[in-house]
Amino acid sequence: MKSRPLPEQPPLHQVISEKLRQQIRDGQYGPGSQLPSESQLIEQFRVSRITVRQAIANLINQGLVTAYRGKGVFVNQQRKVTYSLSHPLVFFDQDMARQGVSSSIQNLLFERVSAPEDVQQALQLEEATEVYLQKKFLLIDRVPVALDITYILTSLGEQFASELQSHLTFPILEQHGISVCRITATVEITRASPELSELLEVPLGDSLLTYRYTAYSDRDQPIVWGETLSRGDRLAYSVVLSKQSS
Amino acid sequence: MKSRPLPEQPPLHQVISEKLRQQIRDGQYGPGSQLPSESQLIEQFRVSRITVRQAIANLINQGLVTAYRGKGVFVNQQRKVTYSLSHPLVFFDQDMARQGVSSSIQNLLFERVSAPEDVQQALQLEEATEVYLQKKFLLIDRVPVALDITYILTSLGEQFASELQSHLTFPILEQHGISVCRITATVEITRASPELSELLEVPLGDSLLTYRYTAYSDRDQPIVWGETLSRGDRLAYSVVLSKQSS
DNA sequence: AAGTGGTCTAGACCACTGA
DNA sequence: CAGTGGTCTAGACCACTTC
Repeated sequence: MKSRPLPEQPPLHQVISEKLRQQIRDGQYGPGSQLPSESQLIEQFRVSRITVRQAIANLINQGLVTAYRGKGVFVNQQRKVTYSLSHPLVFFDQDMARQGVSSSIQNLLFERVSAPEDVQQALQLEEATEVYLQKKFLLIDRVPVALDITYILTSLGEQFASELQSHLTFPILEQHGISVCRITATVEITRASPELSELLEVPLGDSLLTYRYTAYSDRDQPIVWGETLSRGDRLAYSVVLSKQSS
Repeated sequence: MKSRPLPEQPPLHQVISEKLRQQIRDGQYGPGSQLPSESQLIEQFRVSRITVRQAIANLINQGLVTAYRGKGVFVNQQRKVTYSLSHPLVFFDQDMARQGVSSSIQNLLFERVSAPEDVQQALQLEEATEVYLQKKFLLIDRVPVALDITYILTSLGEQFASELQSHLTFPILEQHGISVCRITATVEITRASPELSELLEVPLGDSLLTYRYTAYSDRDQPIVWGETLSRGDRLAYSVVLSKQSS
């Protein structure tokens, strides 16, 4: 057992995880299907359990599979939904329906709070002004996809309180004649906090696709600041950029 | 040693990695500084080496630290650079200089190839048309940040071959009067292939911020298809969306 | 040579799932 | 109940960095 006369370069666990990765890519293990159990892999590759576990850990970190205690290791679905930033005014549901998936929005929180510092700045508010804070939870095909956090001016929040709790923000404003004429936004990768990790059912510290924006009214006043944290394996953003003036 | 009368809920390795994470966040271990070695952590927490290693693995997967064999474990820099999608026509260097960092572009590849199928579709080409394929490598502060892959129509590629190899694509076209009037793009998270993993110096399968676009000329002809794969810990995109017509 | 992280082994107990 | 993955131990050898 000790004899290892050929010092191959790639470590064992990587050889194993690469082999499995290939088999997954080639469809030998399709989405949703179960990988061989640890004990089977130990026999198959003649290695210790720790080595097998590290191989599987590689695949988990690469987002390819998920392990469930007592059940097994399963290949993840890869299907992604695209959300258009350029036409945020279509109903979310319509957008999703067009892509052939069912979606739902779940209200987690809707309350009046004093604005945190960064929101204060973004919305150009006085010290300690109150705003409405809303947290919404987006599900697609019953799988959690994103958490949306919105801070909205109190006047608007009061006015549309009930609607805000079951729909996306922009369509509501639009329907009531409050037009958003400009949005400044950033897109980046952030890491899942413990709270988000639980909500979105991803490992702690997993990469999230994060969209942050400030929306301005037609009088160029900022009225909404928001942040959408999405599972990177489930959501993509699309955008159309048109040249207006150099 | 065996006595563990209090069955605390979170596993040991998580307790340790969370403790270290807090200390990093609180500045006890600043960016670039070295964490205690494995043997020190073994003593400090009175656990086995495997447990310490798993704790550190957690931090590595969360993108907080990087381990170097023979040297130690070091806290990552967090500094991010923002690239504006709405004004892609400013020189990359200018954009970066404004943010107080030095940047450079390195040409990896520039050659004539027959267009892959997806590029063929995006550029509305006939079967087996040839295009120029360019791969560029972006460094900021001497750290690798992104790989840019561009497919450009042969006529344009020939014309500007020399310039394309040392500059970003859009400014060159713009300077020569070829105006890009519209770009359709998507932003999503993809995973590092072995090639990208080596180039960008990230673990295999690490999350990358991926920007994919098709650029159209003023006659609405697609002229360039491209893809930028960036390190999520180093780059963010910004965009301004203006309402034009509902 | 000493110290670091990387790989690997054999073996143990636990928590959860499903029949 | 058997089978699964999750946690943990003690100990070994290797590759790399630094002195």
